[in-house]
Amino acid sequence: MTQCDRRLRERKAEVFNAPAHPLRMAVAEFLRGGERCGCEIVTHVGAEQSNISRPLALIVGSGVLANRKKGRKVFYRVRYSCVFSFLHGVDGILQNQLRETWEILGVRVEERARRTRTARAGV
Amino acid sequence: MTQCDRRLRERKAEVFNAPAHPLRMAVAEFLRGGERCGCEIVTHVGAEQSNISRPLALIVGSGVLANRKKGRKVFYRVRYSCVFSFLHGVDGILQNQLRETWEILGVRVEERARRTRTARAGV
DNA sequence: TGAGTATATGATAATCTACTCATTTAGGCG
DNA sequence: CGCCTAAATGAGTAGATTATCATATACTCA
Repeated sequence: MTQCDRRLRERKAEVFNAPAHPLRMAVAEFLRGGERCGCEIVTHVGAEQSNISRPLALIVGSGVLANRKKGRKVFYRVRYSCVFSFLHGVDGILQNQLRETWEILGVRVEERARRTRTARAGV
Repeated sequence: MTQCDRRLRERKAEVFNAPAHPLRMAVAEFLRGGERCGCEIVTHVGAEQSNISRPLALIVGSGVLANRKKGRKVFYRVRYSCVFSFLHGVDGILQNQLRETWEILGVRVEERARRTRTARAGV
């Protein structure tokens, strides 16, 4: 175990840590749609501005996010696209687990989806 | 944003969080080799027993690890294989970054690798 | 230049987890 | 049963990050 190996492991842990909080996960999901500025992120995830700015500064430091200043705005984007593949994989696993839970409970998935839609529509 | 969406996001953040610490990352890397018991993990990563047991209990709770008791021992394994693919991707990115840094510094990578090997051999 | 917006940062409290040390629980074996 | 090893857990401390509120900085545009 060299010093270099240790440092590499810390860096890897930082990459995993970047979206390892519901708020930061929401940001990661939002940035799947491409580059976004801070104020768009704040509006979209519905958090306080300083609760976006501070965490994002740390993540930029870890290299997972890049930022680019343009005028008053700072645009953020995900530099490691493999984050999205992992996110996609995890999404699949968790949604399958949810589906199984529903099936055990005897809820038909298609039926649930329909009821969710009607509920959203305020019917 | 339904309650269900929120819960799903928390679960996803938990998955990312599982290896998001140098110690837990070391465990994840070790478990790439397959199922291992607690005492093997403790010996391999060189941590105190309670600093393995407690975090691992949390990660089992998040579903990323499964454990199986056999006699006195508890065997752990990674349930989400996509963790390893992501880990592999991140490894590649970070090692490329290191390589580029070395090249900027004028260090030939093959040469460095050779010197590292001889240093490890105690020459 | 002055108003308004976007972002960063300071101060503080709250929360979470790692870390340490000690103890408990549980299984294997003589 | 008594000893040993594996694992979990309790208590206390320390460190890191979030949450909140307030303020400072920086840029745009009228």
